[in-house]
Amino acid sequence: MNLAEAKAQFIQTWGSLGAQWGINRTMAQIHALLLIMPDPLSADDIMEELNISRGNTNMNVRELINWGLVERILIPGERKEFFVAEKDIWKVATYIARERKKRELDPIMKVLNQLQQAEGDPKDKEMKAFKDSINNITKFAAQTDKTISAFIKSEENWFYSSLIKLIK
Amino acid sequence: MNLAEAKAQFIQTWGSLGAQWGINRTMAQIHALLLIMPDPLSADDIMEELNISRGNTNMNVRELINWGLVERILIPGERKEFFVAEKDIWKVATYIARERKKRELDPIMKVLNQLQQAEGDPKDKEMKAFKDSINNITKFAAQTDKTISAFIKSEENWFYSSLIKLIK
DNA sequence: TTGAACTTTCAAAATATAATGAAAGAAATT
DNA sequence: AATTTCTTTCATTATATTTTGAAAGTTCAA
Repeated sequence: MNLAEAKAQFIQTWGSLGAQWGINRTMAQIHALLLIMPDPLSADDIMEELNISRGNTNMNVRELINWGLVERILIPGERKEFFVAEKDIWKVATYIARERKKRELDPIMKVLNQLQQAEGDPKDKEMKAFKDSINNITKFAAQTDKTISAFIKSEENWFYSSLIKLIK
Repeated sequence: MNLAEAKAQFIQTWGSLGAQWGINRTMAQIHALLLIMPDPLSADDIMEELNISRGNTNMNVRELINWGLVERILIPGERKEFFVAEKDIWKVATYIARERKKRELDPIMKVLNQLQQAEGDPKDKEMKAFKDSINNITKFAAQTDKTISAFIKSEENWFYSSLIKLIK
């Protein structure tokens, strides 16, 4: 396998992976491409490499920037904008975790809290089962929330602890 | 909020959550419904509660069974089949983790291993960057794999460690 | 202020995914 | 073995998502 083949393979695999993750295929492919390229790419570079339209490129690059996975770069003397991806895969993971927590876990926790207040006959079998389920899920969600938050913060904690070690 | 409203709210929230998770909306809704119902439901019950077709019901219940989240129950004297969901939310989480690891992490690890073998001029900048990325991602994936495997096994470990405590 | 170079938007088209329901298939009952 | 009850399949239809590309918008240099 040569470099071009390997690149294509990586981009396509990362793309279908992303699709399963609620991130759309093109967004994941652009991300994959930027991940493996040492230098910044322009919108035209991305369009050409992935054979996608300008609009599609623009939309998905913007979304990657929203997620914090990609940065807009201005190269002195160039009119065009260029883009680079965060290369530290650990950071990448924490950014994705942050975004997904916000979109997925936070909303369901909000609903679960409301559902705790559901009113009804406490002797009713269905009511009891419902309250039980909601309580268990709420506890589990709270636990998950803690774990993910710790992970998200691990990056900055790592930074601070390194700093502290240096000072000591 | 009364029970019926709370139920509907829970089912719809769990459903849109599932959609973001690569699990389809109906599958997640059926799961939600079975999670909060104390007794087994038949296909007809599910169809009526969620207003979906027989075919759709059949397909998604089967998929839930594949994931290990739902069990087919035979009630003596009844011709129909009934379904119940695993209620222990911790178990539910490990089953989902197991299935998603199989579908998502395992395939990308396989590809990453192949990509390690990509051939090319080791002095080439792009080649170096590519190998670097792939190596880092591979390491991260291996770490993630370990963590998830530990989580998946935690359920049985919990069982064994309880057992051992009893014997001691 | 004009126009060239580039970016962004968005309605329409293309594609992908999910749902329906009638028909075929099984299994139990008479 | 014929009938009834229930389950499964799958071609068709419906829905949702993604992509395109032309037009509008922006920025900058002359």
